[in-house]
Amino acid sequence: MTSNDILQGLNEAQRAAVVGYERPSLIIAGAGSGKTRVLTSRIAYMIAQGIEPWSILALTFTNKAAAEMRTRIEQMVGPKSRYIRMGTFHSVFARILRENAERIGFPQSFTIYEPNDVKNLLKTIVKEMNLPDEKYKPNLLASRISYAKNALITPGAYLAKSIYAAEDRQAQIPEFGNIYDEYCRRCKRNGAMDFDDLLLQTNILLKEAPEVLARYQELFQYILVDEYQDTNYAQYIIIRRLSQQHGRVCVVGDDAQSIYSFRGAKIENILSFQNDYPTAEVFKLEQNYRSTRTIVEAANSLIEKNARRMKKTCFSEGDVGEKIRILRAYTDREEAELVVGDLRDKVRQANEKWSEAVILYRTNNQSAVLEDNLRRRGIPYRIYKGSSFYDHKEIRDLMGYIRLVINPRDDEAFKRIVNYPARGIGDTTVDRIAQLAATNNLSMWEAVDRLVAESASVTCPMQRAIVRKVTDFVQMIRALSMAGTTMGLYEFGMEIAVRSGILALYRAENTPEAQSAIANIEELLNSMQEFKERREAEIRNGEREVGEEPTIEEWLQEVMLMTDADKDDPEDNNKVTLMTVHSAKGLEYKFVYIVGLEENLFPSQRALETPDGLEEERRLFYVALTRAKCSAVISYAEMRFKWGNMEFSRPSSFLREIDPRYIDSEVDFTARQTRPEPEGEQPKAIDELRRRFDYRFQQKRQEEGGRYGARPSDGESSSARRFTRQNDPYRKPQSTSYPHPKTQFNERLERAINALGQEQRRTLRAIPTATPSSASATPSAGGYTVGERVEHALFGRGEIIRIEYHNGDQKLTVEFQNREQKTLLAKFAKLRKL
DNA sequence: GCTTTCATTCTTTTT
DNA sequence: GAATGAAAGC
Repeated sequence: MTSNDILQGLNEAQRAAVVGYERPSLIIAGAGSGKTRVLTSRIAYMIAQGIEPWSILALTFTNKAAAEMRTRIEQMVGPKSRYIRMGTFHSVFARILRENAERIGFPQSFTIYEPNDVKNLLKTIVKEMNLPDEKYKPNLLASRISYAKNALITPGAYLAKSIYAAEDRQAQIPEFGNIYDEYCRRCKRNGAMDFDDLLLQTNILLKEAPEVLARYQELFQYILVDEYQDTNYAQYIIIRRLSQQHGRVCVVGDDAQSIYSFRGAKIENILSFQNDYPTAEVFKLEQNYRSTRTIVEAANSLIEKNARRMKKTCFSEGDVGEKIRILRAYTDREEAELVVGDLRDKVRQANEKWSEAVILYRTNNQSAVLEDNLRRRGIPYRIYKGSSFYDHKEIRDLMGYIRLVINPRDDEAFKRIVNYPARGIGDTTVDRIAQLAATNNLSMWEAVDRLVAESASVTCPMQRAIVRKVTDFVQMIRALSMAGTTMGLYEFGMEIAVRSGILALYRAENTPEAQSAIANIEELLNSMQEFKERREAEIRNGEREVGEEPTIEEWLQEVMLMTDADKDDPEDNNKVTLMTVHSAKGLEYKFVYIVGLEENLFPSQRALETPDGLEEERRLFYVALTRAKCSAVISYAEMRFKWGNMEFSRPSSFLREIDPRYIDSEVDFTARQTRPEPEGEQPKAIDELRRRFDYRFQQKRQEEGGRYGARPSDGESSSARRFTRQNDPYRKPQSTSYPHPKTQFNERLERAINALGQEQRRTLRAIPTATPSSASATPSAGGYTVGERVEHALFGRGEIIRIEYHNGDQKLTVEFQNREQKTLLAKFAKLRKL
């Protein structure tokens, strides 16, 4: 495309914003105003004008947004676009940090601590400092540390300022400063960075290594930042530093959509951009191309209630469209019923795909009832959740091994896996190792290493047997680390899964959970394969140097910084989307449902405590509304489950803030609902409401022709539900469970097992393969009789003492030689008849 | 040293 | 209601 082609079809304001790339620019982009289009066009235009793609740094809010932008730019200017440095702040600077880690005292192989690691480390520190853990809560400490880091306050600076100490005394955590200090020391000792470090350490690097700063200042001649209203101080300073010389910064954002103050985002950044860059040109994109007039005007009427905003008038020239509807429900369950019912009718009537509909909520836990309802009706859905990757235990365990192999100083990984699968290294031993490490200021790995070396001497503080076990562990990790240098990525992953014993553990267990765990592990390995293939393709296309072969370090980094939203699965389309309002930022749907519009939920209770908080909630609601292209439906419930018991709620004040002109509602949500009676009366009121609700619910179900089945309560389904929910973020329908036949999971697994020592092999081999692709290879499932003698790979010989039938399979109770009784499914047990 | 049972906390929102 | 953590039993 030529420069002119790129400008085609843009409105005047958009065009001006695209062309003015030589000067600092502030693009105020209202919701649906074609912001992404302007950004991509601007970059494409620059390239078309002869600017080198590698001199462009484009920072986005999610990896997905970056990937989409890259695709669109590529469509305009071709493969050159691949050289643009583009991604989230975190992923772009993680790469830069890795290249320069040694300059600031981190190993090049530093690992990234996920929030869980952070909490565990904090717990350890609190314990070691002998502080009361009921005051020093890991979550509180973590968020305070995060806050400090995002404000670029180092432990030294923190301890030096008496205001902070005073604040901490007030909060009854006077030792916080020291905890923060120790936390940072530990991270450094462990060669680990948390998410916030990726920004803080980048700043430290740019400050302490002038030659590095100069290099990137030189390299990144043009800097573009998306969602600028949600950048925090640390990000702001990074941009300032990098652009110091040339000042060619383009920021895009909408102050009305600033919703991340909880993680340090400063709306001031966008409000005062013109002060920071006095020569900046300001572009306002005010025409909304996404939504109906009703939606845009309703959203305007809401956001007007905010005091702090930039002046702009958003308008739509589209259809008037339908009014916003408000649904009232008695309980959260009924809310789900009403919303999903409405959604279904809507989608069917419009003859649209399920993927055109989204259900938005304030908090993640609201998804459960909705899921339940969708599942019962058989409507396909997909849930976006923050960080599904670490949610699975088996993934975290496997990652623990990978992390330790990459960076043996990673104590959090060490602690997680040193005795998993169980190998007789108990808490006492681990504590002792930790102590040894602490007194010598070493990581646990280094401590163990030294211990093993000295184990022959008399001074060794541990028993022989334990030293033996620890030595075995050390050797296993060493062997794995060696394997990493010779094997392909997938084989290496497989090697870890096999050698660690994790795979064997799950294969020995004949439960659906175990099978799903194996499927997840397979999925993880697949992602390695994908990563590798993608990399190799890039090298083939000349986008990367030949030396840049894919490594496990890079894969790990990518995976750690990836969120659920980034995983765009094209085969996973045509599903209703469920997500929080926060994760809906930047997305659009034809039919939007916003649930839980209740006081203390949306706006949230915490937010009501500060005036700024309320304004931010209002912006959040604004974001939710403006996701809608055609229609928006809002709902609330009068009662809701909270902490396991029913609580009353009132309709959100936000409902009253939308100009009633745009609302179509039979219910009167403006009237203040009568508050529940004094304490003692509450149960009665709940009973009454429940009765009404249950009646309505039953009736509905009958109208639908009893399609949900005869079971009225969900008591029985709870176990099933737990299973499904546990696996949901990952699980795919059975048919698409193996999207990568080319990875040949089972064949490669066999190969890995074959390479093992004989002893291990015997155990592993005999354990059934739980994946369907090899199910055919399973010998005689069923056909057992009571009294028959059988042999099991793990439990040895035994006798069948009872047989039950379970979904057509035989469920065998076997008494083994050691008198132990086990219940096994014939299909999976892979017993040998004697 | 490992496994099971009970108590406690938890809810914003995410890179 | 669910997940995590401590205590108690094996």
